[in-house]
Amino acid sequence: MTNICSCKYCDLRDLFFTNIRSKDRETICSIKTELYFNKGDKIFQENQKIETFAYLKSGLVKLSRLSSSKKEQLLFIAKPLDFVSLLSVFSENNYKYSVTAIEDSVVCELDINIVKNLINENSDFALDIMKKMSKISDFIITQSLNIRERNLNGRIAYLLNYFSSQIYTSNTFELPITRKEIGEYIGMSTENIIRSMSSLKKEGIIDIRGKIIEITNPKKLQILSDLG
Amino acid sequence: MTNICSCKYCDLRDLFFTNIRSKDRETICSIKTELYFNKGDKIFQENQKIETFAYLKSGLVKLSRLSSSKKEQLLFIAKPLDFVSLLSVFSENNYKYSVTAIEDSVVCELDINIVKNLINENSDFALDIMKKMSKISDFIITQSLNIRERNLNGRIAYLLNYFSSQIYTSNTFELPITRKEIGEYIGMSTENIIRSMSSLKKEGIIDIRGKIIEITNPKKLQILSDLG
DNA sequence: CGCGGCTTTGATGTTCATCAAGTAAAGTGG
DNA sequence: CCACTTTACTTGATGAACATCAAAGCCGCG
Repeated sequence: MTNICSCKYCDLRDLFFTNIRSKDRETICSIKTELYFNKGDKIFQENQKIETFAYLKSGLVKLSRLSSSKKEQLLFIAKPLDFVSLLSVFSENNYKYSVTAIEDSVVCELDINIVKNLINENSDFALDIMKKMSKISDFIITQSLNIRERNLNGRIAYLLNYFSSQIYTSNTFELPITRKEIGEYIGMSTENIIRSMSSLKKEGIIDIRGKIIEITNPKKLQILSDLG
Repeated sequence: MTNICSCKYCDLRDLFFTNIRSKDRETICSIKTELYFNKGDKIFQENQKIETFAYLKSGLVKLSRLSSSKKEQLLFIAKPLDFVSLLSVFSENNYKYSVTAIEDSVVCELDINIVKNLINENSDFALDIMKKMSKISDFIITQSLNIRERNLNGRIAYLLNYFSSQIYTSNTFELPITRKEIGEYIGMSTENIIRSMSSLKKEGIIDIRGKIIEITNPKKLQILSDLG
């Protein structure tokens, strides 16, 4: 976790802050903190006090929480442009979920009060933030329902499809999480994750080389995802 | 579904619109539509175009969607002060979920563009709305994780406990939904909902008289909810 | 090179869905 | 208001889906 600054050439400047005035943008650039996290680093800890407004600049992170029976539950994998410190930022004082880097990641942080001030002064920005928050929450809820309606094989097919089409936009990718974490994501045991993936391999739908997954028959995978 | 107007004495005026200027409040009162729905009436339909900003004044509603395999999935039961047209309102053009009255309900509706204008003009109001939206989304996500970590009996205990403590604040209440809908809520079959409730009855933890549920041993119910 | 976490496979048992069949309750039309 | 129809509820029996336990190979890392 290092701290450098390259705001001037940041690709996200306009994407994230479309409706912000140029003087505000300069302020943000000068006060923001850019943090580097290695794969596996914890970015925010459940219950920790919220003091910044953070967004993911590059990399990949997971949102998770500890269930009451002390089991990890994974609820979302966020890619750049998805908020990191989303959801509770404006309604809670403490994080309800942990955020962990599952790939080397860069996070930009701003003092939460500065963002609140910007919202106060700039209603276009406020509406922008609301839209982004809505979209993410909606996605989490919808995906959770999508997973819930499927059985083991359907869930695996859905998830591999999601990684391939939404996260990596490629038929070949390296799984960013372990089999155990996949289980925590879709609510199934580690062993059955492996069994289901092995059967996909046997049927010639995917190829597995350790963490590298290649979807050799995307159509069949889609069908399995649809009917599972 | 009838349309009357009693804004002047509405209990929610200040709760909902704390940070709104009194001239705006008058505008809202004059343009809002108050709608009465009977138990079972559909308030909004999945995929229908969003044209209003709506909130629940009294009664109880359920949010649900049709899964890709055409099965109903219930995701939230909203009580007064919870948004009805929440979530997608600012990010989507169409409803992603259906809203149905599960008790006789009164809903107030405002043209969505008027609310957007208010957000534009009044940043305190904007922040209020953001907080409310955050809270609801957060609740839905958290509850879904709470349910997911439990087995059949734990889910039933959790849900009865939720009805009793959060919705009705009473140990005796009338179930607002059918056994089938409970199944759609917690992701279990109707038959097993009944079996689990019957076993709670046999153990003397609850009493069942049709739709009337009385929790006779709240502590035991809590324990079952915690360890399920 | 050895330890711990990740992965894999097989065997066994539990949990839950499904099917079937019947009762109760609630809505509907004459 | 009653016969009729539909929907909701209930119980039991059976089988499928999934968790758990056990054991072994693999891989990365200190």
